[in-house]
Amino acid sequence: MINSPNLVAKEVCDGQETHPDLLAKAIPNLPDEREASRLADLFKALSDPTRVRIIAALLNTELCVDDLANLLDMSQSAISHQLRLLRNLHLVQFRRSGKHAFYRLVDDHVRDLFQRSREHLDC
Amino acid sequence: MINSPNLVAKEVCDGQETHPDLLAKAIPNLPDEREASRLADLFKALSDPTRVRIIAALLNTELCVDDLANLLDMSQSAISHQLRLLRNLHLVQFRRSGKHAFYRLVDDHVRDLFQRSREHLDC
DNA sequence: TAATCATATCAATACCTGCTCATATGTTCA
DNA sequence: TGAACATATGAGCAGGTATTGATATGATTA
Repeated sequence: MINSPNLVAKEVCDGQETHPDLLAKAIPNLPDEREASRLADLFKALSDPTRVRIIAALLNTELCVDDLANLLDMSQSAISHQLRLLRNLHLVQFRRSGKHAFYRLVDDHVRDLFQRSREHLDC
Repeated sequence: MINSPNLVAKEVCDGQETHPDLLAKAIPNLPDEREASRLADLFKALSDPTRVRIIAALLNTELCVDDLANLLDMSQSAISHQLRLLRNLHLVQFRRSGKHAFYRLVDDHVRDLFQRSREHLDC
């Protein structure tokens, strides 16, 4: 509605728009649709306790699917599904070694974001 | 399963447990159930494009519900529902002033986390 | 090659989420 | 007080998500 005829009319005709000074401060920070979705997707990756635990487990080491399933006391299927999701969002990657698939975090950004958020919880 | 009889038996009897060395690195980082949930909830708050845009809009200013609804081109009801959610998760708070309710971020942690994540997107 | 192990995927289900519409609450002002 | 405005809330629906159980794929080893 920011560019709707209705709002423009208000601005031009009678100054009734609620708080133009505040809106002016807000507008420069607004992400476009694409950025908002990408940010939401990033956070969505970490918005489930199981995935949080997976990321935590991978902070300092790689692990195979079965290790994760045992460690987190979840079914192999459940872990595999969540790993695929994390893979699709480019938070984890894996290497094959014989029968095993060893998963690890893709880079330090994920680690940073996760650790920092963890610290914020204490406040 | 980490403490299940089955796993203990493996450790004691035949060393078949998949990767004890890797698991040893993972275990110290594991959050308990409560921390995992709290972290997931924090990320869940930011896991929706509408809420991302709300947080972005509030980075440098407070805004009332109607400002937000106009700015983001969403219904008053939709914004109000999302604000309640963000309120419940303690990411935003508000002050009443006459008929208006001015919402703002609760503290700099939210701002920090958001901005930092935004930067990470570029990589 | 056959049996086995590790992982991935499919289908089904139960639960959760985000929005709308209608309505309620609460504030201001005539 | 009553009308108008700003916000909050509840019910309901459509779409999304997390898990399970069964099965498929793919690598290893006997």
